[in-house]
Amino acid sequence: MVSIKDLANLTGYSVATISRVVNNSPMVSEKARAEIEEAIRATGYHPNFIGRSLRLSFSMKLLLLLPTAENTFYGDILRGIEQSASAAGYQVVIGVTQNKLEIEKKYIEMLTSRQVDGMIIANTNMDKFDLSRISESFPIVLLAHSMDGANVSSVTIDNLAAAYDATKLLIDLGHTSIGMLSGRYYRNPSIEREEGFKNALKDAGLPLNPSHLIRTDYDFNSGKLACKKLMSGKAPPTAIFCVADSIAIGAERYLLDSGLENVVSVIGFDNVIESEYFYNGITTVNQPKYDLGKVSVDLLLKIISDKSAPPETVVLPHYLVERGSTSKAR
Amino acid sequence: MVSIKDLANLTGYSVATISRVVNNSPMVSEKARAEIEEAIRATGYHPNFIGRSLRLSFSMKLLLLLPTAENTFYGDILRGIEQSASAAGYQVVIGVTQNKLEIEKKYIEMLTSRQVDGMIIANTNMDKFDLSRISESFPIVLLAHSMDGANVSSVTIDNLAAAYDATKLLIDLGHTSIGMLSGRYYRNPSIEREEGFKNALKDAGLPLNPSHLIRTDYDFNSGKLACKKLMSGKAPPTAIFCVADSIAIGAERYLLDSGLENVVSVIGFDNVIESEYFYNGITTVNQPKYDLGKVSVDLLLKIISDKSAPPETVVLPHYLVERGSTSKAR
DNA sequence: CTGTTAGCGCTTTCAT
DNA sequence: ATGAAAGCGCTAACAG
Repeated sequence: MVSIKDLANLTGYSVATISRVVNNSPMVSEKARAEIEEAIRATGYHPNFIGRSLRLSFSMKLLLLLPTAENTFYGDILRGIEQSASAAGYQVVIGVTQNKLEIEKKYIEMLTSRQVDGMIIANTNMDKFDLSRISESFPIVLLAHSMDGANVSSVTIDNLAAAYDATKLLIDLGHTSIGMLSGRYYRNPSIEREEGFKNALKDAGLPLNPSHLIRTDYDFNSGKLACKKLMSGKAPPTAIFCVADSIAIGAERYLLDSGLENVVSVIGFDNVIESEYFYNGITTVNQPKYDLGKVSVDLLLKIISDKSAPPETVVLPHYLVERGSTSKAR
Repeated sequence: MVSIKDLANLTGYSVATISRVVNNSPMVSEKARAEIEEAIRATGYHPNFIGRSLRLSFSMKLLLLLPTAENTFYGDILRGIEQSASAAGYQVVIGVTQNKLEIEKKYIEMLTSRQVDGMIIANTNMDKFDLSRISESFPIVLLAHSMDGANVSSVTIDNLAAAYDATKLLIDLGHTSIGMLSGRYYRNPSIEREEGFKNALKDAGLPLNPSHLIRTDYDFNSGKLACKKLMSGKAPPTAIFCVADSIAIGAERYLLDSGLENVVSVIGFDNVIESEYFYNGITTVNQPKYDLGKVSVDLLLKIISDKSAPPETVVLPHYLVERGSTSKAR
C-alpha cells in the first residue's frame, strides 16, 4: 500500500506538499500539483483515512443504529438522515442490532472509540442509566422514541396524543368495544401509546375489557396471532388499535381470512408503505419519517459542535390517514 | 478525552502496561491490573480505535453496500452476514447508496482509505472496469448478483436456471401466453432472468409477444402500473413472470383490483416475507438469503487473508415456492 | 513483569 | 511555495 511518504520519495517533494495537493490547498505551484497528481494516478494512491482521523480527531461519520434491516419504516427516515448529513459533509453508516444488547454495545463502541463522531439511535435495549452516561460524553440522539428519566436528546412525535387521536377516530366511528394490540417490550412508544389509548376510552366513558389489550411483537405474524387471540375471546371488540402497521396488517390478514374484515375496524401506526397497498389500505397515523431523520441529524450536529449543550427534545407533528380498514360500527 | 498516556501518568505505570491490561495480555501482575482497571473505570477511559487501527493496519470491520434500506430481501441476508462476521470477530456496518453512484463512491472510499477491511456489494452502479480495478487492490465480493466480464468474486444463485424454472412452472400449468415484468436497469440479474424466461418459452415452442415483455422498477407501484399496461394490450397474457416479488405483489394488486386474480397467474422472485402473506400468497422462486449472506462473508474473509487469491464465483441452489397466485390455465 | 521507544499515515505550525 | 518536525493514540519489539 502506497503511503504519502512513498509519494514524497517518488516525486522528490515533501509529505507536506503531497498532503497539500491531496487536500486541495491553494498554496502549491502548478508544477508541483501536476507532478504529484500524476504520481497519485500512477501509483493508485488512496489517502489513509485512519491516519487522517487520528491526526484530526474526527471522522465526519455518523452512525445510525437500527433494530432490524427489514422494516420499511426506516426507508424515508434514512433519506432524511442522508440528506442532512451529506449537506453537512458527513457520511452515515448503519449498524443493525437485531435487537440484541450485545450487538448494540459493539456499535456503541464505534462511538466511544472515536470511529464515528455521533450516533442516532432508532431503538435501544439499554436502560436510562446507560443512555444518560453515554450521552454525557458522546453525541447521541434518540430517533422516533424517547426515554423517561434519561438525560438524552430525542426527536419524536407525541405518541400519547397520536394514540389518543387514533382511538378517538374509532370512537367517532361509533365503536364502543375497542381492543389494542400493543408492543411486547415495555418500551416508551408502547407505553405512551397504551396511555393515549386508555385516555381516549376514559374520556369517552368507554370501559376497557382487560382481555382486549394484548402485547405482542412488532411483526406481521405476531399481529396475526394476537388478533386471532383477541377475536377468539367471548366478547371480541369491533375495532382494534395497533401499535404498529406491521401488527395491523397481520391483524387485517386474520380478519380477512375469517371474513370479518367488514365488521371489525383496524387502525395501525407509522404509515409504512405496505399499509397503503394492503387489501383496501390500512388506516393509520402518519409519522413524519423524512423529517424525523432530517431533524435528528440537525440536532446531532448541533450537539457535536457544542458538546456542552443540554439535551433537547423536539416533537414533530403527526396526522391520521384514513383508508379502507376502518368503517362505521354497525 | 483521556488517552492511554493520561492513564500512564495517573497510575505511574507505562503506556505499555496499560495497553496490556486493555488487551487482556496475561503478562501483567494482579496488582497492576487491578490498579489500572480501577483507573480506567474512574476516568471513563475508552481505547481509541483509530489509533489502534492505524498501528495495526486493520479495522476488523466489513462494509455492506445496499441500494436501499426498505427491501425486506436484505433482512435474512444480513442475519447470515452478521452470523459469519461476528464468529470471525468482524463487525459489519452498512452503507445505503439510494442507487446513486456518487453516494456509492463515498462508501467505496471507506474501503480504499482503509476504514474497513472488506466490502460486500449487494448492488452496484459501477461498471465492470471500475469493479475489476477495485477488486484488484481491495477485498470485495458481489452478493446475489454477478457482473459479466468483471474480474471479481461473487456469490449468487443461477438466475438463468431459476427464471427458466419459474417460467416452466407457468408452462406446466398449461399457460401458453406468458408475459414478463423485468427490471428497468440493464443489470445482470434482469438480463439473466430474461434469458431464462425466453429459453423456457423457446424450449416449449411458445412465442413471445414483444409487448408482453415490460421493463420496470423494482417496487410495488411500478409493478402495479406495468401490470396494468400489460393487461391493457390487445392480447394480454394469462400468466406473468416477475423479476422480483415487489413487482409481483404490485401486479397481483392490479389483478385483484380488476377482478382478474383467478384468471391470470403471477410468479415472483426472491421469496421475500410479504409474498407469503399478500392475499393468497405469491408463488415465487426462493433465493437462499441467509446462506447468500453467510457465504459472502466466508469468501470475503478468505480474500482478506489471501489477497492474491483469484476471484471466485459460488453458486447457491434455488427452489420454487408455490402459493395462491398461480393456477392452471383455463 | 514492566518500561522505552519506534512508527503506523497524516496534518499543520513554523521556518525558510 | 516548500520542507522539517511534532504529535494524534496505540502496539509491539526489545531490553531489562
